[in-house]
Amino acid sequence: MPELPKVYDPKKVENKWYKYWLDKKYFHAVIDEKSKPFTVVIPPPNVTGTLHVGHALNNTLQDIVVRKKRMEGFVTLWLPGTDHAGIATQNVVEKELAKVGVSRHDIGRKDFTDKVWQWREKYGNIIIDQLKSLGASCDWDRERFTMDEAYSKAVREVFVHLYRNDLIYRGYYIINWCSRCHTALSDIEVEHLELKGNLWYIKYPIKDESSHITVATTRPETMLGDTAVAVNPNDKRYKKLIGKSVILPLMDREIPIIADKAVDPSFGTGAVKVTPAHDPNDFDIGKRHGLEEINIFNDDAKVNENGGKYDGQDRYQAREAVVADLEKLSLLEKTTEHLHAVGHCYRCDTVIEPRLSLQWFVKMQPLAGPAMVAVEKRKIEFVPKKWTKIYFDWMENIKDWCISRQIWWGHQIPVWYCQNCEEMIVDTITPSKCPTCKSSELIQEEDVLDTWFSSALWPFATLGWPEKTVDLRYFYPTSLLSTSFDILYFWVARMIMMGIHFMDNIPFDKVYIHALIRDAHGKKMSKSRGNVIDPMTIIDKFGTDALRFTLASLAVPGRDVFLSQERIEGYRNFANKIWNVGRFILSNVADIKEKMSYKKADLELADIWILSRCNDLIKEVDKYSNNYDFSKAAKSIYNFIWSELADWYLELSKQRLYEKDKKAKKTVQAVLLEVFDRTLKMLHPYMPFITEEIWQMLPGTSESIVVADYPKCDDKKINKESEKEMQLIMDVVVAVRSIRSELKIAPARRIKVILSSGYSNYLNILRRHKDYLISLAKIDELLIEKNAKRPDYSAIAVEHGIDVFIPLEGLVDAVEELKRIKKELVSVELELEGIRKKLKNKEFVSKAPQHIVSKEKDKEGSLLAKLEKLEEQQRIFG
RNA sequence: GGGCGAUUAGCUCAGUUGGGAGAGCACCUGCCUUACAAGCAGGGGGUCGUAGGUUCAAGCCCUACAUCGCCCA
Repeated sequence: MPELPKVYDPKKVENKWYKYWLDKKYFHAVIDEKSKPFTVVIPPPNVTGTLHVGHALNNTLQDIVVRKKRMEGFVTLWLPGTDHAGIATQNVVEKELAKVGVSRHDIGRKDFTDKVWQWREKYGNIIIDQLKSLGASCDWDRERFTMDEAYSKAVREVFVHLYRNDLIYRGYYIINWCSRCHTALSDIEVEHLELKGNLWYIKYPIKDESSHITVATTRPETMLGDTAVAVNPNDKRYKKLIGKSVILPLMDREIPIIADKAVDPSFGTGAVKVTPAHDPNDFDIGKRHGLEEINIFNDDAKVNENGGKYDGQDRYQAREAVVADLEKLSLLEKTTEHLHAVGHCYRCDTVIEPRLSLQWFVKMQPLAGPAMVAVEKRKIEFVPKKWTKIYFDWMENIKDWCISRQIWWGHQIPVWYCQNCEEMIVDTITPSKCPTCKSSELIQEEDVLDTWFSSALWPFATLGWPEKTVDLRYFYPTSLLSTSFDILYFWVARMIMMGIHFMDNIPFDKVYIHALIRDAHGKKMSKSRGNVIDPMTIIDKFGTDALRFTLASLAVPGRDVFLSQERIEGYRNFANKIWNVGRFILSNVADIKEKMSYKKADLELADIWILSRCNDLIKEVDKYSNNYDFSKAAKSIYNFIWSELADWYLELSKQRLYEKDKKAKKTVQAVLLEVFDRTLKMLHPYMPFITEEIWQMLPGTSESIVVADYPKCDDKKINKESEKEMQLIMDVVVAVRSIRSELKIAPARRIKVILSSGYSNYLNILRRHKDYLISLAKIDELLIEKNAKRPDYSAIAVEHGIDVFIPLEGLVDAVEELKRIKKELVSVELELEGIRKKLKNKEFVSKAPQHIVSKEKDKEGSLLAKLEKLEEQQRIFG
């Protein structure tokens, strides 16, 4: 065997194994009717993008689940793919074009979408390659894209079905308009930010009177479209004015003063201006009172011809101009500072303009009902549970979904308008002529569908729906959806609704909501904020396994986290630790070619202990995995490998490995191999590359750890008694080491140690494993005696009722030992004081459970004994 | 304005029916001990946000407040 380098180099390993796994088709799910499937559909990343830490986290977690299930023998399908991401992708390509001074309108719809397709071909695969670098074990033969031909068919099918069932309609409503993206957005695509603004108090002169009514507004420019002033019907201040009119300043338009319960008398002056075409509340008021709806903005949020002399001004210019003009007319009563939530486009951060326009909507309530029932009846469970409430909150107050977008990149709505007779045709197949007038002059609806409309179909459209495919029958419903909470409404809720509606079955059993990785300031990472950490840089620097393990250990349910360089470095070191455990074991089993076994009778304490701990670990990791507690599972494995296997067992194994006794050597080799094999398998889902690299070198392993059997806990190997014995030995060793270190006894110096106790069972354990103590504590002479006499001039420690004496003659100054003893005394006295206080409390003794009281008494006893010993020591050295 | 979450060591965070305050990193001391200095051994460091309450006993349960963050309007 070639000598392995001291330091693990992920670069030499990762690509090699990923390619091997693909060649062997381990990730390709082959349907087997006799086995149970385990299915996960990937949350499809946008084709615009590159992998960010959020993707890295989510896909690492999915891969951990999927790899474990695969090893456990499920037919495991992790279906990958990408999303066309309408607005986001269109924006990116538009920006590219803008660099050469071209707008999409210059080249037209056809050429533009061709360009986006080209862009997608070129850049769309970056993220796929990055997922591969991350080690994602996706079935790439089943990769899907939300604008694939088959997928588009599914989208049309869904649209037409919903339309024919009166669940899709078209109408004029107030929608959220992004003047930069030039499109309508759904309510949830608007992000509300608290901004400091002003509240302007404007006097509206009352017609034919010398008085006025003052309205307060945060958006004075919209007064150009005002068609009423409204007050609360119960507001005594304004009762007399209801039914009168005001002359709208600047526009000289006569508009009524109306009463509407929606007006909050405590806001501003209690009188508000009503602009039905530019405010959702005003729109409702307008409908109730039959008010005119005057749209004063064009697509760019510039004032249009309805805005009188402000025609052509940008909304903010118009605001300034309007305020200035009002001031000149002495109609501005006052201006106060005002904090209010302003809607921003979630794609480009532009301030949203509420705007009246003709759009397509999905009626949500009928779809939401069954989707809520599915969660109520726990057919679908959220992990962590707290998201259930958030899901219900939204679903209960759900509003209709605006699905039409005035962009070019996406699924064009399957609706055609006859130019001859105004017939509207809604169909899955492109019609050639109008069914009413037979005209062939048909024009397709220009709008495309919201990206999330197609994403909502992902769990079944990717498996072939509406065709009745074998995949769909076998793999649907999927087992787990792992995602971030920020798309709970956008995506998860809608998938549940669509899945139930079209498949008559939930799309997944479990929804795992992972933490959001934020930056140092607690902000979401996003490209527009420029605060993203590039996982590829981290992979390059520390290796994929280190990144994955870091992300897994950060994945505490229900808590947001952020990534730090030190943390990743720590887990890079862990990878190196594993590597060196591997080097140690491999170099000591060089003579072994095949799988080994050991006889139970040949095992000694250390073997029984490590086997027991290993099986404890299997149980623990299983428990945590079932709860999706990746952090605890990862940390358990980490602690086992580092603090038990490496720190203790490897050290103890050396005795027999370097010894001549062949049987003993074979036994310890076999135990090492068994424990390491199982540990590597448990770790494989977390650190796929290094585990494969090492596992392949172990004797007697098969073709790949990817398809090896996942370890099962063997209860017979769990031995709590041996764990306790081993703990005793470790504690005594630490006690000796501690004295050595504090008294500055040179590490290489072998010393004499005397162990004494009244407990013969403890002494017997220590006697049986004298060798362990001698080698681990660097002892050259070890005496173990019942009630041994304290040797003159020696250091003392008390552990589990065992006195540890270290003769110091010729080693240490008495002053050092005295210092140490005093420190120890302080802590023992402190602890004893606390316990005595408790035990003196009659209520504690009478009311606390018996076992607690006796525990405290025991503790008092052993502390007292320890105290006596230490005081004696203090006298001698003092 | 409504809701949710957080507040524990210098930093990042664990702490699962209330009964011994923990880890990693950082820090200090000593070690190149034939797997690993990306390491080994040992060590220091916390009024568990504040104020009350329940209890024999509170980091944990209850109430109020403070600060921070998020979601919704």
